[in-house]
Amino acid sequence: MRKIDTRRFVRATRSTPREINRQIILNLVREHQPLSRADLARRMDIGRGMITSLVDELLAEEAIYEGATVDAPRGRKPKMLYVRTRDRLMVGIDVRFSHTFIMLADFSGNPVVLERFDTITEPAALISELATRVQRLIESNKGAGTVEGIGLVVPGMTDQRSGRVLFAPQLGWRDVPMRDALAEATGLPVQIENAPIACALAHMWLGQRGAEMPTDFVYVTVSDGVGAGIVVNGEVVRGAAQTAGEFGHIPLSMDGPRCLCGATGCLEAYTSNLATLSRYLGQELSATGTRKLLQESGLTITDVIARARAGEERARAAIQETARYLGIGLASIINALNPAQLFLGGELAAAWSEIEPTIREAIRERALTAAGAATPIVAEPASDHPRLRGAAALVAAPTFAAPKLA
Amino acid sequence: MRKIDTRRFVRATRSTPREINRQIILNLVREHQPLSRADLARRMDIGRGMITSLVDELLAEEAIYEGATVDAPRGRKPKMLYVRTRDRLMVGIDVRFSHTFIMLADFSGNPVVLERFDTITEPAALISELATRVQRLIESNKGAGTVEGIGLVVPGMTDQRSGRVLFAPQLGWRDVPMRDALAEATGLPVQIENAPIACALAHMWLGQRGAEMPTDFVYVTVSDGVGAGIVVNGEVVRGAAQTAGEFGHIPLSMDGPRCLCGATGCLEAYTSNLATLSRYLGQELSATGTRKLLQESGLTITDVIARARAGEERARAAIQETARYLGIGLASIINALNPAQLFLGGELAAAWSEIEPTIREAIRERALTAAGAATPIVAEPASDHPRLRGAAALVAAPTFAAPKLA
DNA sequence: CTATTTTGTACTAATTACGAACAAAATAGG
DNA sequence: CCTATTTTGTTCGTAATTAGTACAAAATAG
Repeated sequence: MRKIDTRRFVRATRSTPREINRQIILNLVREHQPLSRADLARRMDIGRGMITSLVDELLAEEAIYEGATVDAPRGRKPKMLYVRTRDRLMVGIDVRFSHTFIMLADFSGNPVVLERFDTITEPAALISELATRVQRLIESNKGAGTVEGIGLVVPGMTDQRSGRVLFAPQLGWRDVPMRDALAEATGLPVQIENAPIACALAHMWLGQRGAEMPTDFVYVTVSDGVGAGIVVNGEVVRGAAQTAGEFGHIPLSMDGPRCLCGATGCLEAYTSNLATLSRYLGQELSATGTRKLLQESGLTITDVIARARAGEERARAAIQETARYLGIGLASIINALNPAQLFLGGELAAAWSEIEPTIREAIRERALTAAGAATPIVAEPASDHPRLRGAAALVAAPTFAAPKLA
Repeated sequence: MRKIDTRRFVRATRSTPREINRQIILNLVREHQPLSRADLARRMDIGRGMITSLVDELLAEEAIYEGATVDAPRGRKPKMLYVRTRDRLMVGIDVRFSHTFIMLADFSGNPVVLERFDTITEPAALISELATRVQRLIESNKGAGTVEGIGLVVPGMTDQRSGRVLFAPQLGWRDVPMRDALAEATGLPVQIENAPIACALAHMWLGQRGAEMPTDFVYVTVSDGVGAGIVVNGEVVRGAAQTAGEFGHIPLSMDGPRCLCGATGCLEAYTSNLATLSRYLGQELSATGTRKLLQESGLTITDVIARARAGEERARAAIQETARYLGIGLASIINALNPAQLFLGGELAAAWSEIEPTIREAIRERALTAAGAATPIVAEPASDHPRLRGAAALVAAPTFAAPKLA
């Protein structure tokens, strides 16, 4: 039961039903392909005549295509329909603290080329480097399809409407108009998004290994920071000032370790990679000190996971402690939002088999209901490049989204 | 950008545009009345002809009515339109631990009659008592209008779809099919909802003293428990198992006081009325002990607020400490969801002028962004009967909600 | 009294969903 | 091999609905 916003509603026109049904067909084909026209008519409880007309429209726009006829037990054999994704391309860009990844991929998120270079923190120089690389990618893959847009994922708060990076502490950016700058430099439409939301969008629109695409879930990323992409009713929660999802700063203890945000006892101060590493090193977490030490020692969370696997007790303990705190944090999300599913991303996800029992136990301790405690959690290793898939989703999603109405 | 759920979508028919536009008109009149047909045409950017046709339909159904013509600077004077709410009635029921309130009100939430009786915790007996009272209310107010439904608010988790109370610790209920039982006993359609969500719905649909009706906010209730009604994109967040909104059980300290839920250090264990009272009494919070002591002493949170106002230092300190913890909890909500607005309900709201500075300071300490720290908070005193207004909203809302689509 | 402005209605045209009929393409059974 | 049956996909007439235009109604200004 949704309320109509009487200030920014969208009224229906003569072509509204057509737009809606067209989009439903497109999504049905996308998620259940291959599908025949008759299948669509049955699923939508509509006449086959209507389907023919709408499918013709989608075929003319080359949003879908007709495959071969297929065997059927009796009667005329159906011609199957598929969405066209193979030769619709996009460029995904994932700017991170040390490296920037740039990927050419199709609309299903299947990578064609994946490159990587050292991040340039000066925005103008980064834009220019990106523009050169985007151009090169397009030139050298002309045969593969048309590039329809760029998805840019940054580690920080972004404003969808203005296309600005509001605040990205790792890069030292504040209020940088990245979207328009990159769009101008490349001549392509650019979508910008922060990392956790991008990861959530990837699952929402591109699915995972043939899994069903969920409409109510939270994607939690544990990396240098701890954040979340929240999806409710098939829609991302961005918040009034575009800063929703900062679950990393709910407190676990009011007088716990000092967090980089200035407060104390934040979930992030217990579970970020930095926190786990300083715990492993027996150091106190601090804004400058820890990072410096880490850069000098060259130690990463991945190393600690490896050492824990190799049987080093100190590493194992550091990670298990992180897991326990993370479980308490996840329980809070479960109690607050009762999502149908949780995703866990970030480097720590690689240690899922080791941390799952601890996380589940912590959740059981604090979850209010048995159903909540049983919330499925899927870990996604960083090697799957969820951010880049999210970038692909950014470009592909508008094609498939429900029309804005009422 | 919403994703279409390919399993339970609603496809558009020939009459879909009409339904949408009809509903937009109804809501425009509701929130901006009085409005003329020409006003509607301008606001909707549509021909006046269309408006005439749709308004005629709404007039025929008696959803709206035509008022007197009104002065205009030039030209023909418009006939103003209003929604019909005065003679559309509903019964709101608020079941609480000690008392149950039952109200006859119109579709704007204006009360006609308000009664109160001692809560009967045995479900069947309560249903029978309620049925008698509902019948009596209807009989003795026949002239005032038609009763179109009942809104039932209970202190606990409810399942919207099955109409069952999943768990109401204060009443000792578990899986009680209240909706259907009350519907059968009264012959009226019944809507059931938990308290915080009902309060949120009240603000969403019935507004507050002429204020704008918000579409993105969180209503936090501090009472025997601490809960929240979350509204995102004009829609209530219920969660996968209907248990979203339990913000009372995010931890403030992992090793804080034991909460009635079994965990330790929950926000609720610091800020519920029970927690404030035990702090005032210098007692430790416990499931049975505290409640017993309170019933013997007869002391309520309202008394403590009064004593604090009268200058009693111990009472003042107890409440300020609650305020501080509550502020930390609210900061978590702000960081996690970035709502456009917060509402604070429950008995504690009566002390708003005293607790606001402390709450705001705690929020400033923990909010990640300046915009978040400045989130407007509106306190709603319990004397406004927000639960009963919410019950009214439960019955009235379906009339005004956006049609389900795509 | 007339021109102008504004509101509300009536009528026609264009678009679109709906439903039924039909053509196409296959299998099953005598 | 022919015919009945089943299933798919298209075509076309009908009904519903928006969109646009003309017009009547009701007021003011000069």
